[in-house]
Amino acid sequence: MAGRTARAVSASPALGPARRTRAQEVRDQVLALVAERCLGPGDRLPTEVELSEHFGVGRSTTREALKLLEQDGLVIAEQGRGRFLSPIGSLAVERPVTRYESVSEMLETMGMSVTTTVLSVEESTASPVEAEALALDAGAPVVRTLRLRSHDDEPIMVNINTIPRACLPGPVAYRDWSSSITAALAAHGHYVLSSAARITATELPDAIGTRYGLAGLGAWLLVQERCVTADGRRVLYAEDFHRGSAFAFQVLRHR
Amino acid sequence: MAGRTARAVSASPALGPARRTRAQEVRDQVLALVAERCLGPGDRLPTEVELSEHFGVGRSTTREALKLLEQDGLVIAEQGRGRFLSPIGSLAVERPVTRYESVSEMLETMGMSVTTTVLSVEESTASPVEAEALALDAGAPVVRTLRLRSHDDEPIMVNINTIPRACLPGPVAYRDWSSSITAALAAHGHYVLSSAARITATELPDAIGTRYGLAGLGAWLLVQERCVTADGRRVLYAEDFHRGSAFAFQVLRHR
DNA sequence: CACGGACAAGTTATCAGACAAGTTGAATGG
DNA sequence: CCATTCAACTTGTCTGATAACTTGTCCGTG
Repeated sequence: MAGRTARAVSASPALGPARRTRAQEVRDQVLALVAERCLGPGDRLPTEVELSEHFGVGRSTTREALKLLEQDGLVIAEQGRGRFLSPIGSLAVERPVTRYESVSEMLETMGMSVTTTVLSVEESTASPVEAEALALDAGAPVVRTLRLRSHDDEPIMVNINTIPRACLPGPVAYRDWSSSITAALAAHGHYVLSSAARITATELPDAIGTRYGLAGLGAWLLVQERCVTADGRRVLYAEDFHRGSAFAFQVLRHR
Repeated sequence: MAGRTARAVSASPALGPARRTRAQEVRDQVLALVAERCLGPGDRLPTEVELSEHFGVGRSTTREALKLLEQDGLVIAEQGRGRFLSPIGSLAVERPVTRYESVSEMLETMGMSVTTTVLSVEESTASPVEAEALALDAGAPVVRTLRLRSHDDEPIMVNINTIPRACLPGPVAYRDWSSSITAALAAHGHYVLSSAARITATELPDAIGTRYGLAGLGAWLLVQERCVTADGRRVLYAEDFHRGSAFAFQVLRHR
Protein backbone atom coordinates (compact mmCIF):
# COMPACT_ATOMS: atom_id res chain seq x y z
CA MET A 1 0.00 0.00 0.00
CA ALA A 2 1.74 3.16 -1.21
CA GLY A 3 1.88 6.30 0.94
CA ARG A 4 0.42 9.53 -0.10
CA THR A 5 1.99 11.15 -3.10
CA ALA A 6 3.57 14.55 -2.93
CA ARG A 7 1.31 17.52 -3.56
CA ALA A 8 1.98 19.86 -6.42
CA VAL A 9 1.59 23.61 -6.33
CA SER A 10 0.01 25.37 -9.27
CA ALA A 11 2.28 27.93 -10.83
CA SER A 12 0.27 31.10 -10.32
CA PRO A 13 -0.05 33.53 -7.44
CA ALA A 14 -3.43 34.34 -6.00
CA LEU A 15 -4.95 37.55 -7.24
CA GLY A 16 -6.29 38.89 -3.95
CA PRO A 17 -4.48 40.89 -1.25
CA ALA A 18 -1.78 38.88 0.54
CA ARG A 19 -1.98 38.00 4.23
CA ARG A 20 -0.35 40.58 6.46
CA THR A 21 2.68 39.21 8.30
CA ARG A 22 3.90 39.99 11.77
CA ALA A 23 6.99 41.69 10.33
CA GLN A 24 4.80 44.08 8.37
CA GLU A 25 2.90 44.98 11.51
CA VAL A 26 6.12 45.56 13.44
CA ARG A 27 7.35 47.84 10.65
CA ASP A 28 4.36 50.09 11.20
CA GLN A 29 4.75 49.85 14.96
CA VAL A 30 8.36 51.00 14.68
CA LEU A 31 7.24 54.05 12.73
CA ALA A 32 4.64 54.78 15.38
CA LEU A 33 7.30 54.48 18.09
CA VAL A 34 9.51 56.88 16.13
CA ALA A 35 6.71 59.43 16.04
CA GLU A 36 5.86 58.84 19.69
CA ARG A 37 9.42 59.55 20.78
CA CYS A 38 9.74 62.50 18.39
CA LEU A 39 12.79 61.01 16.70
CA GLY A 40 14.12 62.93 13.71
CA PRO A 41 16.63 62.50 10.90
CA GLY A 42 19.96 61.19 12.13
CA ASP A 43 18.54 60.02 15.44
CA ARG A 44 19.32 56.52 16.59
CA LEU A 45 16.67 53.80 16.83
CA PRO A 46 16.47 51.35 19.72
CA THR A 47 18.53 48.19 19.18
CA GLU A 48 17.13 45.02 17.68
CA VAL A 49 17.00 43.37 21.10
CA GLU A 50 15.20 46.34 22.66
CA LEU A 51 12.64 46.48 19.87
CA SER A 52 12.09 42.70 20.01
CA GLU A 53 11.33 42.91 23.72
CA HIS A 54 9.23 46.03 23.26
CA PHE A 55 6.98 44.46 20.63
CA GLY A 56 7.09 40.92 22.05
CA VAL A 57 8.47 39.29 18.90
CA GLY A 58 11.58 37.33 17.99
CA ARG A 59 14.69 39.07 16.81
CA SER A 60 14.35 37.61 13.31
CA THR A 61 10.94 39.19 12.94
CA THR A 62 12.32 42.51 14.15
CA ARG A 63 15.12 42.30 11.62
CA GLU A 64 12.71 41.58 8.80
CA ALA A 65 10.59 44.55 9.83
CA LEU A 66 13.63 46.82 10.00
CA LYS A 67 14.77 45.55 6.63
CA LEU A 68 11.55 46.84 5.14
CA LEU A 69 12.23 50.27 6.56
CA GLU A 70 15.80 50.19 5.27
CA GLN A 71 14.62 49.21 1.84
CA ASP A 72 12.26 52.18 1.85
CA GLY A 73 15.23 54.38 2.64
CA LEU A 74 13.69 55.46 5.94
CA VAL A 75 16.36 53.77 8.08
CA ILE A 76 20.12 53.42 7.71
CA ALA A 77 21.73 50.36 9.35
CA GLU A 78 25.37 50.27 10.38
CA GLN A 79 26.93 47.11 11.80
CA GLY A 80 28.28 47.67 15.28
CA ARG A 81 26.76 51.11 15.55
CA GLY A 82 23.03 50.77 15.24
CA ARG A 83 20.28 52.06 13.05
CA PHE A 84 19.52 55.66 12.30
CA LEU A 85 16.64 57.51 10.81
CA SER A 86 17.41 58.73 7.33
CA PRO A 87 16.38 62.19 6.18
CA ILE A 88 13.58 61.03 3.88
CA GLY A 89 11.09 61.13 6.74
CA SER A 90 11.42 64.88 6.89
CA LEU A 91 10.35 65.21 3.29
CA ALA A 92 6.59 65.12 3.16
CA VAL A 93 5.28 63.48 0.02
CA GLU A 94 1.67 62.52 -0.46
CA ARG A 95 0.48 60.12 -3.10
CA PRO A 96 3.90 59.33 -4.60
CA VAL A 97 3.78 58.50 -8.29
CA THR A 98 5.21 55.09 -7.47
CA ARG A 99 1.82 54.10 -6.09
CA TYR A 100 -0.26 52.92 -9.03
CA GLU A 101 -3.72 54.35 -9.36
CA SER A 102 -5.78 54.66 -12.47
CA VAL A 103 -6.65 58.07 -13.82
CA SER A 104 -10.23 57.75 -12.58
CA GLU A 105 -9.01 56.76 -9.13
CA MET A 106 -6.57 59.66 -9.08
CA LEU A 107 -9.23 62.21 -9.96
CA GLU A 108 -11.54 60.78 -7.35
CA THR A 109 -8.84 60.88 -4.67
CA MET A 110 -8.08 64.48 -5.57
CA GLY A 111 -11.74 65.26 -5.09
CA MET A 112 -11.82 66.80 -8.52
CA SER A 113 -15.18 66.64 -10.24
CA VAL A 114 -14.75 66.17 -13.94
CA THR A 115 -16.90 65.74 -17.00
CA THR A 116 -15.76 62.98 -19.30
CA THR A 117 -16.41 63.35 -23.00
CA VAL A 118 -15.85 60.38 -25.25
CA LEU A 119 -14.38 61.85 -28.40
CA SER A 120 -13.97 58.56 -30.22
CA VAL A 121 -14.03 54.80 -29.79
CA GLU A 122 -12.79 52.47 -32.47
CA GLU A 123 -12.11 48.83 -33.04
CA SER A 124 -8.78 48.78 -34.72
CA THR A 125 -5.55 46.87 -35.08
CA ALA A 126 -2.53 47.45 -32.89
CA SER A 127 0.08 49.85 -34.19
CA PRO A 128 3.70 48.78 -33.74
CA VAL A 129 3.97 50.94 -30.61
CA GLU A 130 0.77 49.53 -29.15
CA ALA A 131 1.72 45.98 -30.10
CA GLU A 132 5.00 46.35 -28.27
CA ALA A 133 3.40 47.95 -25.24
CA LEU A 134 0.71 45.27 -25.01
CA ALA A 135 2.91 42.33 -25.99
CA LEU A 136 0.65 41.68 -28.95
CA ASP A 137 1.36 40.64 -32.48
CA ALA A 138 1.40 43.56 -34.88
CA GLY A 139 -2.06 44.04 -36.27
CA ALA A 140 -3.81 42.28 -33.39
CA PRO A 141 -7.33 43.54 -32.67
CA VAL A 142 -7.62 46.32 -30.11
CA VAL A 143 -10.09 48.90 -28.91
CA ARG A 144 -8.82 52.46 -28.84
CA THR A 145 -10.58 55.27 -27.02
CA LEU A 146 -10.01 58.99 -26.97
CA ARG A 147 -11.54 60.93 -24.09
CA LEU A 148 -11.47 64.46 -22.78
CA ARG A 149 -11.82 65.29 -19.11
CA SER A 150 -12.92 68.75 -18.15
CA HIS A 151 -13.23 70.54 -14.84
CA ASP A 152 -15.61 73.49 -14.74
CA ASP A 153 -15.68 73.39 -18.53
CA GLU A 154 -11.91 73.72 -18.63
CA PRO A 155 -10.07 70.91 -20.44
CA ILE A 156 -7.59 69.32 -18.04
CA MET A 157 -6.85 65.87 -19.40
CA VAL A 158 -6.90 63.89 -22.62
CA ASN A 159 -6.71 60.10 -22.49
CA ILE A 160 -5.87 57.70 -25.29
CA ASN A 161 -6.42 54.13 -24.08
CA THR A 162 -5.70 51.00 -26.03
CA ILE A 163 -7.01 47.65 -24.82
CA PRO A 164 -6.62 44.19 -26.36
CA ARG A 165 -9.97 43.49 -27.97
CA ALA A 166 -10.40 40.16 -26.20
CA CYS A 167 -10.17 41.78 -22.76
CA LEU A 168 -13.50 43.56 -23.06
CA PRO A 169 -15.89 41.24 -24.88
CA GLY A 170 -19.25 42.32 -26.23
CA PRO A 171 -20.22 44.97 -28.74
CA VAL A 172 -18.22 48.16 -28.43
CA ALA A 173 -21.31 50.31 -29.02
CA TYR A 174 -23.09 49.00 -25.94
CA ARG A 175 -20.37 49.88 -23.41
CA ASP A 176 -20.28 53.09 -21.43
CA TRP A 177 -16.78 54.32 -22.28
CA SER A 178 -17.02 57.43 -20.13
CA SER A 179 -16.47 55.47 -16.92
CA SER A 180 -13.32 53.85 -15.56
CA ILE A 181 -11.66 51.52 -18.04
CA THR A 182 -9.59 49.81 -15.35
CA ALA A 183 -12.81 49.10 -13.44
CA ALA A 184 -14.29 47.54 -16.55
CA LEU A 185 -11.14 45.48 -17.07
CA ALA A 186 -11.26 44.32 -13.43
CA ALA A 187 -14.87 43.24 -13.86
CA HIS A 188 -13.68 40.96 -16.64
CA GLY A 189 -10.92 39.44 -14.51
CA HIS A 190 -8.11 41.78 -15.60
CA TYR A 191 -7.18 43.58 -12.40
CA VAL A 192 -4.34 46.03 -13.07
CA LEU A 193 -1.70 45.59 -10.39
CA SER A 194 1.33 47.45 -11.73
CA SER A 195 2.55 49.69 -14.48
CA ALA A 196 5.62 51.23 -16.02
CA ALA A 197 5.27 54.90 -16.86
CA ARG A 198 7.29 57.30 -18.94
CA ILE A 199 6.70 60.95 -18.11
CA THR A 200 7.62 63.90 -20.25
CA ALA A 201 6.36 67.36 -21.20
CA THR A 202 4.78 68.17 -24.51
CA GLU A 203 2.09 70.11 -26.27
CA LEU A 204 -0.99 68.38 -27.54
CA PRO A 205 -0.42 66.70 -30.89
CA ASP A 206 -1.96 68.65 -33.76
CA ALA A 207 -4.18 65.70 -34.59
CA ILE A 208 -5.94 66.28 -31.30
CA GLY A 209 -5.38 69.94 -30.61
CA THR A 210 -6.71 71.39 -33.81
CA ARG A 211 -9.30 68.72 -34.49
CA TYR A 212 -11.06 69.09 -31.15
CA GLY A 213 -10.34 72.76 -30.54
CA LEU A 214 -7.81 72.08 -27.78
CA ALA A 215 -4.84 74.01 -29.12
CA GLY A 216 -3.10 76.81 -27.26
CA LEU A 217 -3.65 75.39 -23.78
CA GLY A 218 0.02 75.43 -22.77
CA ALA A 219 2.20 72.56 -21.63
CA TRP A 220 0.95 69.08 -20.85
CA LEU A 221 2.48 66.21 -18.91
CA LEU A 222 2.47 63.15 -21.16
CA VAL A 223 2.30 59.85 -19.28
CA GLN A 224 2.79 56.79 -21.44
CA GLU A 225 1.90 53.81 -19.28
CA ARG A 226 1.91 50.03 -19.73
CA CYS A 227 -0.44 48.32 -17.27
CA VAL A 228 -0.23 44.66 -16.26
CA THR A 229 -2.14 42.14 -14.11
CA ALA A 230 -0.68 40.02 -11.31
CA ASP A 231 0.12 37.19 -13.68
CA GLY A 232 1.85 39.46 -16.13
CA ARG A 233 -0.71 40.09 -18.82
CA ARG A 234 -0.58 43.48 -20.48
CA VAL A 235 -4.12 44.73 -20.53
CA LEU A 236 -3.88 48.49 -21.08
CA TYR A 237 -1.64 50.95 -22.83
CA ALA A 238 -2.44 54.53 -21.91
CA GLU A 239 -1.25 57.83 -23.26
CA ASP A 240 -2.53 60.42 -20.86
CA PHE A 241 -2.05 64.13 -21.34
CA HIS A 242 -2.37 65.99 -18.03
CA ARG A 243 -2.58 69.77 -18.19
CA GLY A 244 0.55 71.14 -16.56
CA SER A 245 -1.42 73.92 -14.89
CA ALA A 246 -3.60 71.39 -13.04
CA PHE A 247 -1.45 68.36 -12.32
CA ALA A 248 1.90 67.44 -10.81
CA PHE A 249 3.53 64.24 -9.64
CA GLN A 250 5.39 63.78 -6.37
CA VAL A 251 8.25 61.35 -5.82
CA LEU A 252 10.86 60.57 -3.20
CA ARG A 253 14.31 59.96 -4.59
CA HIS A 254 17.11 58.14 -2.81
CA ARG A 255 20.63 57.11 -3.76
CA MET B 1 39.14 48.53 40.44
CA ALA B 2 36.08 49.08 38.26
CA GLY B 3 35.71 47.39 34.87
CA ARG B 4 35.37 49.23 31.69
CA THR B 5 32.35 51.39 31.34
CA ALA B 6 29.88 50.96 28.56
CA ARG B 7 30.66 52.57 25.24
CA ALA B 8 28.33 55.12 23.78
CA VAL B 9 27.42 55.51 20.15
CA SER B 10 27.23 58.98 18.65
CA ALA B 11 23.83 59.75 17.27
CA SER B 12 24.60 60.20 13.60
CA PRO B 13 24.92 57.78 10.71
CA ALA B 14 28.12 57.70 8.73
CA LEU B 15 28.00 59.62 5.51
CA GLY B 16 29.72 57.13 3.22
CA PRO B 17 28.20 54.19 1.36
CA ALA B 18 27.02 51.41 3.68
CA ARG B 19 28.65 48.00 3.71
CA ARG B 20 27.01 45.50 1.41
CA THR B 21 25.41 42.61 3.30
CA ARG B 22 25.15 39.01 2.29
CA ALA B 23 21.40 39.33 2.00
CA GLN B 24 21.80 42.11 -0.54
CA GLU B 25 24.14 39.95 -2.59
CA VAL B 26 21.73 37.03 -2.48
CA ARG B 27 18.93 39.31 -3.67
CA ASP B 28 20.89 40.06 -6.82
CA GLN B 29 21.83 36.41 -7.20
CA VAL B 30 18.17 35.42 -7.07
CA LEU B 31 17.44 37.84 -9.88
CA ALA B 32 20.29 36.40 -11.89
CA LEU B 33 18.94 32.89 -11.29
CA VAL B 34 15.50 34.03 -12.45
CA ALA B 35 17.00 35.32 -15.67
CA GLU B 36 19.12 32.21 -16.09
CA ARG B 37 16.10 29.93 -15.84
CA CYS B 38 14.00 32.23 -18.02
CA LEU B 39 11.33 32.56 -15.33
CA GLY B 40 8.52 34.96 -16.12
CA PRO B 41 5.57 36.64 -14.38
CA GLY B 42 3.51 34.18 -12.38
CA ASP B 43 6.26 31.55 -12.37
CA ARG B 44 7.20 29.96 -9.08
CA LEU B 45 10.59 30.53 -7.45
CA PRO B 46 12.59 27.76 -5.80
CA THR B 47 11.77 27.29 -2.10
CA GLU B 48 13.68 28.99 0.70
CA VAL B 49 15.48 25.76 1.51
CA GLU B 50 16.48 25.19 -2.12
CA LEU B 51 17.76 28.73 -2.53
CA SER B 52 19.68 28.55 0.77
CA GLU B 53 21.46 25.41 -0.39
CA HIS B 54 22.02 26.80 -3.87
CA PHE B 55 23.71 29.98 -2.61
CA GLY B 56 25.36 28.40 0.43
CA VAL B 57 23.74 30.69 3.00
CA GLY B 58 21.45 30.26 6.00
CA ARG B 59 17.75 30.28 5.57
CA SER B 60 17.38 33.56 7.50
CA THR B 61 19.68 35.27 5.03
CA THR B 62 17.66 33.89 2.15
CA ARG B 63 14.48 35.15 3.72
CA GLU B 64 15.94 38.62 4.20
CA ALA B 65 17.04 38.67 0.56
CA LEU B 66 13.63 37.53 -0.63
CA LYS B 67 11.98 40.15 1.57
CA LEU B 68 13.86 42.81 -0.35
CA LEU B 69 12.47 41.47 -3.62
CA GLU B 70 8.98 41.34 -2.17
CA GLN B 71 9.25 44.90 -0.98
CA ASP B 72 10.26 45.96 -4.48
CA GLY B 73 7.11 44.27 -5.75
CA LEU B 74 9.14 41.84 -7.85
CA VAL B 75 8.07 38.76 -5.85
CA ILE B 76 4.78 37.71 -4.26
CA ALA B 77 5.02 35.39 -1.21
CA GLU B 78 2.22 33.07 -0.15
CA GLN B 79 2.49 31.01 3.01
CA GLY B 80 2.13 27.32 2.29
CA ARG B 81 2.32 27.81 -1.47
CA GLY B 82 5.60 29.47 -2.26
CA ARG B 83 6.83 32.57 -3.96
CA PHE B 84 5.96 33.80 -7.42
CA LEU B 85 7.36 36.36 -9.77
CA SER B 86 5.15 39.40 -10.00
CA PRO B 87 4.54 41.12 -13.34
CA ILE B 88 6.77 44.12 -12.68
CA GLY B 89 9.81 42.26 -13.91
CA SER B 90 8.36 42.19 -17.40
CA LEU B 91 8.27 45.97 -17.46
CA ALA B 92 11.69 47.20 -18.45
CA VAL B 93 12.58 50.44 -16.71
CA GLU B 94 16.04 51.92 -16.66
CA ARG B 95 17.15 54.63 -14.28
CA PRO B 96 13.84 55.03 -12.41
CA VAL B 97 13.21 58.53 -11.16
CA THR B 98 13.13 57.16 -7.64
CA ARG B 99 16.90 56.82 -7.80
CA TYR B 100 18.37 60.17 -6.83
CA GLU B 101 21.02 61.59 -9.08
CA SER B 102 21.99 65.19 -9.49
CA VAL B 103 21.41 66.91 -12.82
CA SER B 104 25.13 66.78 -13.61
CA GLU B 105 25.23 63.07 -12.80
CA MET B 106 22.17 62.46 -14.93
CA LEU B 107 23.60 64.19 -17.96
CA GLU B 108 26.84 62.32 -17.55
CA THR B 109 25.06 58.97 -17.29
CA MET B 110 23.08 59.80 -20.40
CA GLY B 111 26.32 60.43 -22.17
CA MET B 112 25.02 63.82 -23.19
CA SER B 113 27.71 66.43 -23.71
CA VAL B 114 26.46 69.81 -22.66
CA THR B 115 27.74 73.34 -22.41
CA THR B 116 26.86 75.07 -19.16
CA THR B 117 26.35 78.81 -19.21
CA VAL B 118 26.10 80.66 -15.90
CA LEU B 119 23.46 83.31 -16.51
CA SER B 120 23.57 84.76 -13.02
CA VAL B 121 24.83 84.20 -9.49
CA GLU B 122 23.66 86.27 -6.57
CA GLU B 123 23.94 86.45 -2.83
CA SER B 124 20.44 87.01 -1.69
CA THR B 125 17.95 86.30 1.06
CA ALA B 126 15.58 83.37 1.01
CA SER B 127 12.15 83.94 -0.41
CA PRO B 128 9.26 82.37 1.51
CA VAL B 129 9.23 79.41 -0.91
CA GLU B 130 12.98 78.90 -0.60
CA ALA B 131 12.89 79.34 3.17
CA GLU B 132 10.26 76.65 3.45
CA ALA B 133 12.08 74.30 1.08
CA LEU B 134 15.41 74.74 2.89
CA ALA B 135 13.97 74.88 6.42
CA LEU B 136 15.45 78.33 6.84
CA ASP B 137 14.14 81.44 8.49
CA ALA B 138 12.59 83.87 6.05
CA GLY B 139 15.24 86.28 4.84
CA ALA B 140 18.14 83.95 5.67
CA PRO B 141 21.20 84.37 3.44
CA VAL B 142 21.35 82.14 0.35
CA VAL B 143 23.18 81.87 -2.93
CA ARG B 144 21.01 81.60 -5.99
CA THR B 145 22.30 80.53 -9.40
CA LEU B 146 20.69 80.50 -12.81
CA ARG B 147 22.28 78.30 -15.43
CA LEU B 148 21.54 77.19 -18.96
CA ARG B 149 22.62 73.84 -20.35
CA SER B 150 22.88 73.43 -24.07
CA HIS B 151 23.51 70.45 -26.28
CA ASP B 152 24.88 71.20 -29.75
CA ASP B 153 23.95 74.86 -29.18
CA GLU B 154 20.37 73.83 -28.47
CA PRO B 155 19.02 74.87 -25.05
CA ILE B 156 17.85 71.77 -23.19
CA MET B 157 17.82 72.67 -19.53
CA VAL B 158 17.56 75.65 -17.23
CA ASN B 159 18.54 75.30 -13.57
CA ILE B 160 17.71 77.58 -10.68
CA ASN B 161 19.59 76.44 -7.59
CA THR B 162 19.31 77.92 -4.14
CA ILE B 163 21.85 76.99 -1.49
CA PRO B 164 22.06 78.17 2.14
CA ARG B 165 24.91 80.66 2.13
CA ALA B 166 26.76 78.94 4.95
CA CYS B 167 26.99 75.68 2.99
CA LEU B 168 29.45 77.04 0.45
CA PRO B 169 31.81 79.37 2.28
CA GLY B 170 34.19 81.72 0.53
CA PRO B 171 33.66 84.56 -1.92
CA VAL B 172 30.96 83.81 -4.47
CA ALA B 173 32.99 85.40 -7.25
CA TYR B 174 35.86 82.95 -6.90
CA ARG B 175 33.81 79.78 -7.38
CA ASP B 176 33.31 78.02 -10.66
CA TRP B 177 29.53 77.84 -10.79
CA SER B 178 29.40 76.00 -14.10
CA SER B 179 30.34 72.68 -12.52
CA SER B 180 28.28 70.39 -10.32
CA ILE B 181 26.78 72.11 -7.33
CA THR B 182 26.11 68.84 -5.53
CA ALA B 183 29.79 67.95 -5.97
CA ALA B 184 30.76 71.28 -4.45
CA LEU B 185 28.36 70.73 -1.58
CA ALA B 186 29.80 67.24 -1.01
CA ALA B 187 33.30 68.69 -0.89
CA HIS B 188 32.13 70.87 2.00
CA GLY B 189 30.64 67.93 3.87
CA HIS B 190 27.08 68.23 2.56
CA TYR B 191 26.57 65.00 0.63
CA VAL B 192 23.06 64.92 -0.85
CA LEU B 193 21.50 61.54 -0.10
CA SER B 194 17.80 62.01 -0.85
CA SER B 195 15.27 64.39 -2.26
CA ALA B 196 11.59 65.03 -2.69
CA ALA B 197 10.62 66.09 -6.17
CA ARG B 198 7.49 67.62 -7.65
CA ILE B 199 7.19 67.19 -11.40
CA THR B 200 4.90 69.12 -13.69
CA ALA B 201 4.78 70.57 -17.20
CA THR B 202 5.12 74.23 -17.99
CA GLU B 203 6.55 76.80 -20.32
CA LEU B 204 9.53 78.84 -19.32
CA PRO B 205 8.59 81.78 -17.10
CA ASP B 206 8.66 85.07 -18.98
CA ALA B 207 11.33 86.38 -16.64
CA ILE B 208 13.67 83.80 -18.10
CA GLY B 209 12.24 83.14 -21.54
CA THR B 210 12.21 86.67 -22.87
CA ARG B 211 15.18 87.96 -20.91
CA TYR B 212 17.58 85.32 -22.17
CA GLY B 213 16.03 84.67 -25.56
CA LEU B 214 14.64 81.28 -24.60
CA ALA B 215 11.00 81.76 -25.49
CA GLY B 216 9.07 79.60 -27.93
CA LEU B 217 10.92 76.39 -27.18
CA GLY B 218 7.82 74.32 -26.37
CA ALA B 219 6.95 72.46 -23.22
CA TRP B 220 9.34 71.89 -20.31
CA LEU B 221 9.29 69.47 -17.44
CA LEU B 222 9.59 71.47 -14.23
CA VAL B 223 11.22 69.56 -11.37
CA GLN B 224 11.11 71.31 -8.01
CA GLU B 225 13.37 69.39 -5.71
CA ARG B 226 14.34 69.61 -2.05
CA CYS B 227 17.67 67.88 -1.39
CA VAL B 228 18.85 66.65 2.01
CA THR B 229 21.92 65.06 3.59
CA ALA B 230 21.99 61.86 5.60
CA ASP B 231 21.45 63.71 8.84
CA GLY B 232 18.51 65.62 7.50
CA ARG B 233 19.91 69.01 6.61
CA ARG B 234 18.34 70.72 3.64
CA VAL B 235 21.21 71.89 1.49
CA LEU B 236 19.74 72.54 -1.95
CA TYR B 237 16.49 73.67 -3.47
CA ALA B 238 16.42 73.21 -7.20
CA GLU B 239 13.98 74.32 -9.84
CA ASP B 240 15.06 72.52 -12.98
CA PHE B 241 13.41 73.03 -16.34
CA HIS B 242 14.04 70.04 -18.63
CA ARG B 243 13.08 70.45 -22.25
CA GLY B 244 10.25 68.01 -22.97
CA SER B 245 11.68 67.15 -26.36
CA ALA B 246 14.93 65.92 -24.77
CA PHE B 247 14.03 64.43 -21.40
CA ALA B 248 11.63 61.98 -19.83
CA PHE B 249 11.38 60.20 -16.50
CA GLN B 250 10.70 56.51 -16.01
CA VAL B 251 8.93 55.02 -13.00
CA LEU B 252 7.49 51.71 -11.89
CA ARG B 253 4.12 51.97 -10.19
CA HIS B 254 2.62 49.34 -7.95
CA ARG B 255 -0.58 49.11 -5.90
C1' DC C 1 -20.44 7.19 -7.05
C1' DA C 2 -20.13 11.66 -4.78
C1' DC C 3 -19.12 14.36 -0.90
C1' DG C 4 -17.00 15.62 3.41
C1' DG C 5 -13.54 15.08 6.84
C1' DA C 6 -8.99 13.68 8.34
C1' DC C 7 -4.29 13.67 7.51
C1' DA C 8 0.28 13.82 5.37
C1' DA C 9 3.37 16.54 2.70
C1' DG C 10 5.13 20.78 1.62
C1' DT C 11 6.11 25.76 2.21
C1' DT C 12 6.32 30.13 4.49
C1' DA C 13 6.37 32.55 9.19
C1' DT C 14 8.29 32.94 13.62
C1' DC C 15 11.07 31.95 17.62
C1' DA C 16 15.35 30.90 20.27
C1' DG C 17 20.15 30.51 20.70
C1' DA C 18 24.80 30.76 19.18
C1' DC C 19 28.69 32.64 16.78
C1' DA C 20 30.80 36.13 13.35
C1' DA C 21 31.93 40.76 12.06
C1' DG C 22 32.39 45.41 12.89
C1' DT C 23 32.45 49.77 15.98
C1' DT C 24 33.63 52.47 19.94
C1' DG C 25 35.60 54.12 24.01
C1' DA C 26 38.20 53.08 28.12
C1' DA C 27 42.40 51.27 29.96
C1' DT C 28 47.22 50.57 29.64
C1' DG C 29 51.93 50.98 28.27
C1' DG C 30 55.75 53.49 26.13
C1' DC D 1 50.52 62.61 24.70
C1' DC D 2 50.00 58.87 21.51
C1' DA D 3 49.43 54.15 20.11
C1' DT D 4 47.75 49.68 21.12
C1' DT D 5 44.80 46.41 23.29
C1' DC D 6 40.54 44.86 24.83
C1' DA D 7 35.87 44.72 26.66
C1' DA D 8 31.30 46.11 25.66
C1' DC D 9 28.03 46.69 22.35
C1' DT D 10 25.38 46.16 17.99
C1' DT D 11 24.33 44.34 13.59
C1' DG D 12 24.89 40.17 10.42
C1' DT D 13 24.51 35.29 9.80
C1' DC D 14 23.75 30.49 10.83
C1' DT D 15 21.29 26.46 12.91
C1' DG D 16 17.41 24.12 14.59
C1' DA D 17 12.82 23.86 16.05
C1' DT D 18 7.91 24.84 16.09
C1' DA D 19 3.74 27.43 14.27
C1' DA D 20 0.65 28.55 10.60
C1' DC D 21 -1.11 27.86 6.25
C1' DT D 22 -2.07 25.35 1.69
C1' DT D 23 -2.93 21.43 -1.11
C1' DG D 24 -3.91 16.95 -2.52
C1' DT D 25 -4.73 12.21 -1.22
C1' DC D 26 -7.12 8.82 1.32
C1' DC D 27 -10.97 6.95 3.69
C1' DG D 28 -15.57 6.62 5.52
C1' DT D 29 -20.41 7.47 4.94
C1' DG D 30 -24.72 8.29 2.64
